[in-house]
This record gives sequence, structure tokens and C-alpha cells, in this order.
Amino acid sequence: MRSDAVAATGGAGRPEKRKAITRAATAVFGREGYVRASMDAIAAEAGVSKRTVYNHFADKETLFLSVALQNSAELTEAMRELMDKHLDRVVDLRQGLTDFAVERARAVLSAGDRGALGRAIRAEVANIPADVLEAWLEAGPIASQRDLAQRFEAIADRGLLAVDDAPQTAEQFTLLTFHGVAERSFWGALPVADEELARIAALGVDAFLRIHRVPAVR
Amino acid sequence: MRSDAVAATGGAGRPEKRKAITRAATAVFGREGYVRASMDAIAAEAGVSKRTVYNHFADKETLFLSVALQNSAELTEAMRELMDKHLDRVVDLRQGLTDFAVERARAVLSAGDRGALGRAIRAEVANIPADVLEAWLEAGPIASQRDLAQRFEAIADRGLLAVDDAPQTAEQFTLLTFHGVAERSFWGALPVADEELARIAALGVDAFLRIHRVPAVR
DNA sequence: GTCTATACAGGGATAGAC
DNA sequence: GTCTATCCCTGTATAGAC
Repeated sequence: MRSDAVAATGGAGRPEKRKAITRAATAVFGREGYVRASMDAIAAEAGVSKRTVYNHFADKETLFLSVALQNSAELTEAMRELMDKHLDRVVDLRQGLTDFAVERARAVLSAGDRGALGRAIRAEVANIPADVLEAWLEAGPIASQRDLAQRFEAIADRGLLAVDDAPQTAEQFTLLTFHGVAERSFWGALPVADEELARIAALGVDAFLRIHRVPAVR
Repeated sequence: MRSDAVAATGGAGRPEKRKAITRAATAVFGREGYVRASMDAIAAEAGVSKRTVYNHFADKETLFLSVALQNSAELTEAMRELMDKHLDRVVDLRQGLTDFAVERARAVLSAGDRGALGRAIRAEVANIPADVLEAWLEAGPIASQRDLAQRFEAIADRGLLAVDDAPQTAEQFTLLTFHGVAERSFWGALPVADEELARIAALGVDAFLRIHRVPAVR
């Protein structure tokens, strides 16, 4: 893919049409993947003519990379809200972490096209220009992990957790509570039962707390 | 994809041609992914005519699913050898686990087409018939994890590790020492520096041992 | 009798033209 | 907004070669 694709076409045309196109593109790319998705299908799903699609986005690649970046930022924002809800002012740490783990997994891996596009990107990684991939990572997964690390730092400051390397701690938490389900469901391609999700979150949090338990005061 | 694809065509023709075809298919599917790979390219890479490819495999899908299953079994065998080497008769457990983690990550995620095909499968998961996917999982990831769980049980029997649920322990080990690199490299699509690999393995083993440390005898 | 080489029918895709 | 030029891919068919 070309690296300048994202900036190739500006914001011509009616904004609501543009929004319909990006929504449709997100859904279709998420369902079919980049190669299988057709511009015809996207235009049809957006309820506009194909000409209109090409009026807003120079080509298929531009459209894909554009919605990828947008989706990445949206998902990061959704993650931030989940952290606000479950990790700020937390009293029962185990409960807060478990709830966060469950809701994060559900948000990313469940049916909605939120996370589905992430699958398409992961599948196309080898064909995405390095700078766009970096931007996607930075707006998405990396930003979320950085955010999570900050929460852990705050929790450690309150004496609820033993943390010496916050980013590393956030990484461990994500591995133990999220990646198991992500792998099992192939990043949401296959459905995961809600109980399975809760079971894995609980086990993961348990292991996580065993690593980072605060030494008893004596 | 059709579910009977794997059994669709028998073993007609010269076996060495067949082998060349499967090797080429593994490489091309691994490089390009299922949709982008063309039967022309596979025939060319195998050094046979396209007609010969169709003589051995009914269609593109049959070929793909066939090499997928074969590759899965081969990878499992390679993993088994790594475990034999590093986890049987282990003396320094931390060292053995770390070496295993590093070599496993290298084997699956490094340039060779061993693990590359796994990427193609993960990308196509939504289009693979459930029973074939199950067979692939059973011959590959699941078999390896079961194997690893048995090693941990043996290690626990020797008093080197505290294990109460061996499959769960194997899962945690894989998450902590492998999935971080797998995710970072997008299952081998992007290169990973060898030092990065060693660093993550060491950190993962460290966390793992903290969870499963044998209580001191008193 | 299997393999090579090449050509071809049929379908579908992108992207542009009218 | 439809229509079309151009290309590529799958799978088959038709030649001849070891």
C-alpha cells in the first residue's frame, strides 16, 4: 500500500454522506477483510453511489487506512471511559480489575464492528506502510496501554498494588486478562461465551494480583 | 469455504511433485495470504504447470486447507522437540524456561514460512469451516499446549514448581512469555529484534515464576 | 500416462467516463 | 448514477513431450 494514501483526498462533499461512507466501510472491511471487501458493497451499504465514494476517498486503500485510523482513536476513547469507570476511585481492587477486564474484552471482541476492523488491519499488516501502521498503533493499542499504565501508577500510589514498572505491569495485566480470550476468539472472529469471558478474566486477575501483591505491613 | 475440501482430491500423480506443490503453497499462502495468493504463483514457485496443481488438489481452497493442517502438525512436532530439549531433565528451571521461550518465539515468529501460514489462517478464520478449524486447532495450538501442560506437571512432580492446574499453568506461561512478542510482531509479519525477544522472555519467565514459586520448606 | 505450456471462458474487481 | 475499459484470477481445455 502507498504511504501517502491517508492524506490523498480531502473532505469534499456533504459531511453526512462522508460519515455514512466511513460507517459502511468500517462495517464491510470488518466483515470481509480488505481484499474481499468491494467498493460496490461499501457504496451500497452507505446508500450512496460508487461515484460519491470515490469523490470522498481517492481509492480503496485511502478509504481503508482512513477508517482504520479513525476506528483506532474511537476504540482508545472507549477504553479510556472503561478505565474511568472501573479503575478510578476503586475500592475493591480485585472486583474493579475483573470488571474492567470483562468489559474490555466484550467491547473489543464482541459482535460490533468496533474491534472487527482491528482484525482486518492485523490481517493486512504486511501491506500497510510503516508510518501509517505506526500512527495506528500510536492512536490505538499504544495509547490504551499508556493510559492503563497511568491508572496502575495511581493505584500503586494509593498503596493497593506493588508496581515498580508501570508499563510492564500494564502489559502483564493485558496479557493475563485479555490476550487469552483474544486468541481463543481470533480477535472476535468467533463468538466467546460470556461465562468463558468472565472465567478467564477472574483467573487472569488472580494471577496478576499474585505477581503484584503488596507485601503485608509488619 | 467448503467443509469437505480437504478430502476432495486424493494422491494422484508423482509424490515429489505433490511435495513441491505443498511447499510452494505453504510459502506463497504464508507470504500473500489466502485471497492474494494465486494458483499461478504457486505453480510457478513449485516449478510445475498449473494443470499439475489441479491434478493433485481439486481447487485453491482444498490446497489451502490441506497445507494448513499439515503445517499445523509440523509445527507441533517442532514444539515438541523444543520441549524435549529444554524442559526434560531441566536443572536450572529459570534458564530452561527462558531458553524454551526464546526458541519457541523464534521458531514461530521468525522469517521462515513455518509460522507465516499461521497468519494466513488467522486472517481467514471467519471463512474456514468449523470442523476444519477445529482439526487445525487440535493438531496445532491445542496439542502443543497439552504437551506443555504435561511438562509442567512433571516439573511440579520434581518439586521445582507449584502447579495445581497444569493446563492453566501452561496457558499462563504462553501468555506471559509468548503472546507479547506475537502481538508486537503481528505473528511474525514484522521482524522482532533478538534482544527484544530475549528481554520479553526473561520478564515473562520472571512473572511466571513469581506466580508458581514453590513455598520455602520450613 | 503423467507433465508442460499456453490459451481461453467466465466472473468480478477497481477506477474512470459520460 | 449508470455504464464501461481494463485487468486479474480461477478453473478448464487443448496442444505436444518424456
